[in-house]
Amino acid sequence: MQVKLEDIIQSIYFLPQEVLDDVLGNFKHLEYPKNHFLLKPGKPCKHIWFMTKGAVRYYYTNEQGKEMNTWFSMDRQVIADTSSLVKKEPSEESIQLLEDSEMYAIEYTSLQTLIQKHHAFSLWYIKLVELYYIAQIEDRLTDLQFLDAKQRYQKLLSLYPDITNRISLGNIASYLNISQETLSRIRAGKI
Amino acid sequence: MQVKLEDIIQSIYFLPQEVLDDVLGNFKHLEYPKNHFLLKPGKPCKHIWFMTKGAVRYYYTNEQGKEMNTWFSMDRQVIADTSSLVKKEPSEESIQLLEDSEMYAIEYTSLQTLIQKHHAFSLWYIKLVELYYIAQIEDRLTDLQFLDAKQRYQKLLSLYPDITNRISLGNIASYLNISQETLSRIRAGKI
DNA sequence: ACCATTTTTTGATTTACATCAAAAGTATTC
DNA sequence: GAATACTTTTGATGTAAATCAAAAAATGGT
Repeated sequence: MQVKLEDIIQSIYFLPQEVLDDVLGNFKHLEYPKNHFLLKPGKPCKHIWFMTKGAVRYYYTNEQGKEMNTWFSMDRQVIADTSSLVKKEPSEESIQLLEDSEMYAIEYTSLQTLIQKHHAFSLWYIKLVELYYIAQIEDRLTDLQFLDAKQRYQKLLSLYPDITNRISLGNIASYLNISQETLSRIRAGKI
Repeated sequence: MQVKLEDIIQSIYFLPQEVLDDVLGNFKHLEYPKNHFLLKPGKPCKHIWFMTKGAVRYYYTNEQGKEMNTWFSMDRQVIADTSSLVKKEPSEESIQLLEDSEMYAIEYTSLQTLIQKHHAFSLWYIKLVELYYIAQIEDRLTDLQFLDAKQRYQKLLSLYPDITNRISLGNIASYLNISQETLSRIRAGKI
C-alpha cells in the first residue's frame, strides 16, 4: 500500500492543481537498501527527502573517530541536513539508512526555482520549514537542554514505540549520549 | 547612530520599493528598560523582534522553580520564540531584557498577511527563516551535542567577546548548564 | 563613605555516570 | 549444530562536576 506523493504534498499546504502538477514533476521516487548513505560528510546536502518507509540515523564522527548519533527518523518523515542545505556548505554529518527504505526526493535547486516561480509553492515551503524543520529542531533542543538520559530515552520510546526492535541499543545509547552500559541499566530499571 | 529598519530588511533579501513600503508600515519601533519581559510563559509569542541595541536572555523555569537560560541575544539579532510562534501555542519560555534595549517589532499575523499578499515578501521570510532561525538553532544543537561546558563557554566568548561585562556569571553558568562554581573555576583556569 | 545586597570565588564532600573488564545472550556462517 | 562474531548485561573502579558551606569581592543605594 503505497503512500501517494500528492497526498504528502497537499497535507502540508494546499496547492492549486496547476502548481501541483509542476511540483510533482520535480520529485523522484527512490528505493535504497539498508546501510546506504543519503549524505556523507564533506558533501553538501542537495536534497530534501520525504520518507515513506524505512529508518535512518543522522550521525557525526568526532575527532577520535567515534560515531555519535544525533537523530533517528522513521517512516513518514522529512529528511535533510537543514544546516548544510540552507547554508549551501559541506555537510558535517552522515545520514545513513538503518533499514531498506523508500522515499521521494526533490533537489534543493529545483525547490528554489519552484518557490521563485509559484507564490503558492513559496507558501507551501514556508509551512514545511515552520512545521517540520523548526518544530522538530526546537523539540530536540529543549530535550537536550532539560531532560536527562532517562527522560530522553522515554521520550524517544513514546515517539517511536517500536524503536527497540528496529534500532540497536548501541545506536540508541549513542543518540542519548550515554554509554551503552548505562542504557542497558536504564532498561533494566537499575537507574 | 540609529540602525535603519530599511537596511535591516533589505540586508536579508532585496524587496522592490512598492513591497518595502507596505512592509515598513507593519513594524513598530520600541524601547524597553532592563528587566522588561518580551515574552512570559503561557502567552503565545506573537511578534518577531529585530533588536538594534541591548541584550536579552531566553529562559525556562523548571519544576523546581529554577531558571535555566537557553540563549542570549545581543545587539543586532532577531528575537522570537520560534516554536511558540509557528505552532501558535503558548510559550514555555521567558524572554527578558538584560539591558535597556531598542528594537523593531512585527506581529506574526501581519507577517502572515504580508506573505500572502507579496510573493517577494514570502521569499524574504524564507530567507529570514533559513538564515536566522535554522542556522542559529542548528548551531546551538550541535554545540549542545558535541561540546563540553568549557568549549561552549569559549564559543560563547568568541561570539560575544564583551559578554563577561554585560551578563553575570550566574546567568552564563545557567546557559552552559553547569553550576556557577564550576564556571568560576573554568574562568580561573582550574579546569 | 558605609552598609546591604548581590556576585564570585574557594574548599570539602557526594554522586551520577564513564570506563574498564568480563560474562551472558543472540545472531550469522560454514 | 558447532564456531565465530556481534550485542547486551553485570560488576568493580575512577572521575568530572554537582552540591553544600562559607568567605571574599563587587555593586548599589542612601
